[in-house]
Amino acid sequence: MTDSAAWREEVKAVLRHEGKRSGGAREAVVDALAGHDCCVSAQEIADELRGGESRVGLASVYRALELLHGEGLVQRVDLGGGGYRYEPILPGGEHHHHVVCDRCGEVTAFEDPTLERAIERMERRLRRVVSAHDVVLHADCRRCAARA
Amino acid sequence: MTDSAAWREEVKAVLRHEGKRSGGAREAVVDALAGHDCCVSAQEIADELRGGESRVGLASVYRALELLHGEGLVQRVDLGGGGYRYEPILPGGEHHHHVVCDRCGEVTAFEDPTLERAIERMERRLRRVVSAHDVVLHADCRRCAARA
DNA sequence: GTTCCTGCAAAATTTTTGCATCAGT
DNA sequence: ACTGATGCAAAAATTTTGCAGGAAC
Repeated sequence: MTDSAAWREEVKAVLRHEGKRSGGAREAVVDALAGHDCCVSAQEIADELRGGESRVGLASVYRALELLHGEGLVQRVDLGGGGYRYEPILPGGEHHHHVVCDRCGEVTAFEDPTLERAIERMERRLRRVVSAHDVVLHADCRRCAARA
Repeated sequence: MTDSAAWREEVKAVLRHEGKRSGGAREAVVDALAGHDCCVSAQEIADELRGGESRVGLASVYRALELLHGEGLVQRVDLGGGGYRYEPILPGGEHHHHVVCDRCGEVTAFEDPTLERAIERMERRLRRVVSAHDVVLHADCRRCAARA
């Protein structure tokens, strides 16, 4: 089973355990999230769902994302640009960070175990329960760098 | 001379070099930024300035911040909550990162040279020019953790 | 049948832009 | 005087909330 399929199962299990009903919009949002490698915005999810046959309201997308975030199932990522992006917190525990191009908004992901360890050490030193962390690098993407 | 005083001087020099005029609002914003240890929001700056005798418009605060950010003199920080915060990029080069309480929005700062080195190593590995980086930890502050 | 979910529309929040006026050079 | 800077107000963009109708259990 792929990580995203496992994640989808976990989401369903958690929501059922919480007594949440499984309406169409919420499942559609979960499926859309599971189908992406990296973070997506609420608007992108809504557009994707509206592209299909469903009639999902933007508000329902936000409500689903907020619920999933509250349950610790999705991470809300701030990349600048005045909006949020969301991505699944996969059960394997691996996660990545982001490089954003400030010119065109392109987002790419990277992983770095050394950086991860440094952050974990820092979190222990804080003596506070850290629920999540973000690292965002700002750099021109290759296309914008070439054009400049 | 303190770091923030040096920063204020650098800002004035850069703006003069760019042929920017020195109007009241811009200087007021620079002074307000220099008077803070950590990041502040545009609204906070405007409130602070309006508390005094001046009549500074919120739009002017945003325009000043945008200009300073474009010149690489202030860092725009995303801490979630649907807004930006801004802080001076001090000439000493030292900078800190942030811990945000997702319940009450409290922001505290921390420094970690080890983490800094890990990020620099990562940036070199990317082979792209990284103009800035942010690390944001999400953790309940002590008050909210005690209340929960 | 009851309760939660959903979609639409309106509101709230944050940031940007237009424009007439004022100030710095 | 000329040009850029400023304040106010309106607009734009994003997220949240209210509410009536519908679906899940």
